[in-house]
Amino acid sequence: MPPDTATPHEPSRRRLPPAERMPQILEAALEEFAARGFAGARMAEVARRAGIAKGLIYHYFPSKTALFEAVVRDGTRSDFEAAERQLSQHSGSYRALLAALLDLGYQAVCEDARDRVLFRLIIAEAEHVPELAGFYRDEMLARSVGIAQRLLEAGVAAGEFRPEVAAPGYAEVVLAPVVMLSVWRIILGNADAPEAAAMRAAHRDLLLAALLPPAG
Amino acid sequence: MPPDTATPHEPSRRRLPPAERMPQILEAALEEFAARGFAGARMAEVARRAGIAKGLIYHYFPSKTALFEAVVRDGTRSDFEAAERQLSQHSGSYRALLAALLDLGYQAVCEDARDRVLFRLIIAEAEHVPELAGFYRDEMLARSVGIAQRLLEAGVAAGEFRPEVAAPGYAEVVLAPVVMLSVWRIILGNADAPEAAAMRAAHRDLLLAALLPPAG
Amino acid sequence: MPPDTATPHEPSRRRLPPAERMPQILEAALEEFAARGFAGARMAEVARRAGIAKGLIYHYFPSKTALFEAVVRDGTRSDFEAAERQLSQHSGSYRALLAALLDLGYQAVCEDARDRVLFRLIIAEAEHVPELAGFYRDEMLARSVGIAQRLLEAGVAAGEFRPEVAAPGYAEVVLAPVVMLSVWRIILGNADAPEAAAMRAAHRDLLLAALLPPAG
Amino acid sequence: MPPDTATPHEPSRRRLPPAERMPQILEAALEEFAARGFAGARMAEVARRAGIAKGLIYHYFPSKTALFEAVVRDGTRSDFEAAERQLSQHSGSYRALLAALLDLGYQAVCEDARDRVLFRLIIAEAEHVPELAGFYRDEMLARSVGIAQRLLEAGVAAGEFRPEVAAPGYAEVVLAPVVMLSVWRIILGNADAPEAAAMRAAHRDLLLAALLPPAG
DNA sequence: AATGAATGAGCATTCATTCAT
DNA sequence: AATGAATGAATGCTCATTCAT
Repeated sequence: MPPDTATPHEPSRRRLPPAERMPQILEAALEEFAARGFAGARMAEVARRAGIAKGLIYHYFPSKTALFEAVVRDGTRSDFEAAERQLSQHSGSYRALLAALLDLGYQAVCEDARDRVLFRLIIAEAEHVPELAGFYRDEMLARSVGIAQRLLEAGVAAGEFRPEVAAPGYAEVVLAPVVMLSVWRIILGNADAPEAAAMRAAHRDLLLAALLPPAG
Repeated sequence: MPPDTATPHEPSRRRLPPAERMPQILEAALEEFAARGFAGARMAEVARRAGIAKGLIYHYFPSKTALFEAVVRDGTRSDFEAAERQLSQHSGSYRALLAALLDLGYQAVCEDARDRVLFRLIIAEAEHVPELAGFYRDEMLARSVGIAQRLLEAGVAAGEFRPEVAAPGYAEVVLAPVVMLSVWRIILGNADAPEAAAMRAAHRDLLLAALLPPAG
Repeated sequence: MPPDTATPHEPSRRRLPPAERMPQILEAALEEFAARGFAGARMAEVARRAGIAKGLIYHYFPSKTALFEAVVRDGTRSDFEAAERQLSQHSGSYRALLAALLDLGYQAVCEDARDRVLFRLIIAEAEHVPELAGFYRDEMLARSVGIAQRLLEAGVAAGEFRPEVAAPGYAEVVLAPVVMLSVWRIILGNADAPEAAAMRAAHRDLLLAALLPPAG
Repeated sequence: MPPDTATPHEPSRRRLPPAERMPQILEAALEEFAARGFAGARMAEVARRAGIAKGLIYHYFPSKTALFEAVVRDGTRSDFEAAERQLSQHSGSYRALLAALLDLGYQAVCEDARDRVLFRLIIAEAEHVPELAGFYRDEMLARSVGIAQRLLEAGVAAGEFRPEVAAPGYAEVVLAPVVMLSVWRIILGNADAPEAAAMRAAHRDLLLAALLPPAG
C-alpha cells in the first residue's frame, strides 16, 4: 500500500469545542476505514488525516471499535431523501416516474459518493460488526426497496403496470441492477466496471417492457 | 473477536507430500481470510486450523500476501461450467433455457458455497490486492456476462426475443439481480436477505415479459 | 553467547525530550552492535541497555538498519581534529612534527577508545552496509592519509625530507603501522597484540631514517 | 542483500564418502560465513552452495558453531610457506631478499585470495570465538612477524642493515603496511582501497632507505 | 548416506492504548 | 483540550535443528 497521500486537515493546533472536533475525526476515520478496512486502519493515520495528535482521538472515542461504530452511525445521512421526495410529490405517469427514479439512481452511483465508501465497509465488515448489517438492512435496503415497492404499487393502482408486479420479490429485482452497478464499481473501479449509460438505457427499456400490461 | 474455535485438522505430525499439504493450508487459509479479512487474518491461526506449525506455511508460501493470492487463484474452480454446458448443449426454446439458467443461478447462490466467501474477500480486498479485481473481472464477471449475452443473442437470432435486447448493457441488467442477491446474503446473512424464491419468480416473470416481442 | 549483563540504564520511565533520549539509544545501540555485530544484535537488548521499551526505539529510528547507520554517523566525532590542528599550527622542524603526530596516533590507539569499537563494526559490516565503506573512506582513511600527505609535502618543501617521499603511496605506508596496531588490538585484545611502545619507537626510528636526505 | 548468485556445486545426489563431502561443505561454509558473518550465515545457504540438502550438514557437524570452528581450523593452509622457503633458501644480498619478499606479500594481497575472506571473519568474530584470535596470533601474525624478524636479523648479521633494526617492534612496523593494505581492501574493496603498486614502491623505497647503514 | 518436510524458539516490527507534560 | 513520548502485546517471518522417509 502506497504511503497514502490523502490531504490532512490544516494543522489546527487550536483548542476546538467537541462539536467541531468530532466531525473532523469522524470524517478522517471514515476515509481511513474505507481505505484499509477495520483491521487495517491505523489510529495514527486517522489522527494524521484529521490533523491532530493520536492521543486526542481518545478524548472523544474510548477505542478503535467505538470510533468505528460512531463512523457507521454518522453515515446515516441519506441520499434516499431525494427519491422519497420525488415519489411523494409526483404527478404524471408512473412510467415517467420510473424513468426519473432510475436516472436518479444511476446518477447517485456515478457520483464519487461517500456512500460507496460506506457501502464497501459494510460489505467487508458486516460479519464482524452486527450493527453494520442492521444499519444496511434498515437504512439502505429497506428504504430503497420501499421506494421501489411503492412505485410499483402506485403504478398498478393507476392501471399503468401489470397487477402481478406488486407481489413480493419484484421490487428487489427492479432495483438490483442499480445497486449491483455500485458493487461492480467498488470492485473494479469506475473505469473497468460495466458502462453506466448502457446499463441505464437497457434497464429502462427492460422495465418498461416488463411492467406494462400486454395490451400496452 | 473471540479466539475462533473452528475445528483444527487432526494433529497430523506426519510428513506429507506437498500435493497433500498445500490443499490443507489453502483450505485453512480460505477459512481464516474469510473470517477475518486479509489484514485481520493471522498466520498462526491459519497454521492452527491446518494442524501444522506456523513455520511450515512459509515452506510453501513466501508471505501472507502470496498465500492470499494462492487462495484466490485456487478458488477458480468454476460454477460457471454447468451454465456454459447447458448453453452450448441446448435444444429447445430460449425462453425455457432462460428459465433454466436462472434456476441454476439462484440455486448456486443458495447453496452454502465457498464461492460467496471468496466473493466477499474480493469485494473487501480488491482495492488493496489489484490481482483480485482482475481475477473477478476476467473469471467471474466476464464469464457470467458472456453467458447472458450469448443467450440473448441466440434468442434474438431465433426470433424469440426482441432484437434490441442484444445491445450492450442488457446482459448486465439481466443477470444483476442474481448477483445482487448473493451480495445481500453476504451482508445480511441468508435469513435477513431478500427471499430467494420470491426474487427468482419475479425475476423470471419480468424477464420473460421484457424480452418477448410485443406480439407475444 | 550469554545473555549479556551489561549495565542497563536506570529504569527511567519518565518522558524525556528527544534530544536526551536519542543519545541514550545511540549509546546503547553502539554497545550492542559492538558486542554482537549487526546481524547478531537484538533490538530488545538495545532497549534493555537503554532502559526503555522495545517499541520506543521505533519512535526514533524506523528500522534496525537505520539505527545502525545513525550509530555510525554519530561516531564521527573525530580524533583527527587534534592532529589537523597540530599540523596547521606547527612551527619548528618537520622531524619534530612527525614524531609528535606519531605519538598522538599511538596514544589514540592505546586509549580505550570507542573508536575502535566503531572500527571493528566498519570492518565487519562494510560489505553489507555500503554506507559504512564510504564513511570509512571519506571520514577516516582520507583524513588520515591527508594529514600524512601534507606533513610529507611540507617536509619536502622545507628541505627536511627527500623529495621522492611526497609521491603517491608514501603517505599510506607511513601511517599504516599505527592503523594496523589498532586492528591487531581489535583482533587480539590489548594484551596479546604487539607492544605499542616498541612499535612506536621502531616506527619513529625507521621513518626518520627513511625520510631524511642521505646527506643527513 | 542480493539473492546471492554464488555458484552452487553440481547437484551431486550421489552418496559420497565423508572424505569427499566434508571439503565441499567446508568450502561452502567458508564462503557463506565470509559473506554474512557468523550470525548472518544461514545453514540452508551453506547447503545450497555445497549442492546438498540442509539435513546432510548435520551428519558431519553437530551445530552451526561446530561448523564454524571446523571452517576456521581448516583454513590453516598457509601462504607463508613460499615466504619461509625463500627465506631459508636464500643466497644473495638481503636487500634483494627484502624486495622479493615484499613483492611476494603484495602479490598475495592482490590475488583474490581466500585468505582475505578468512581474515575478515577473524576480525569480525574474534571477540566471540576466542579460538579465532588464537589462530590468528599463532598461524598468521607470529609467522609473518617471524619471517620479517629473521630477515632483519640476518641482514644485520650480514652487515647490510643497521644493528638497531633487529630490536623488538621493527618487524611489526616493517610488515604492517602490507597487512594494512589487505584490511583496506577488505573494507573498501579492491577498487577503492589505496593503490597496491604505489604502496609497494613506496614501501620498498622507504625500507631500503631506513634499514641501510648511513654510510650506505 | 541423503532428503526436505516439519518444528518451535526467537527476532524485527507494528500499533492500539496510556499518560506525563 | 492537546500533544506525542512511552508501553507492551501481538504478529509476520526466519532459521537452526530434528526426523520420517
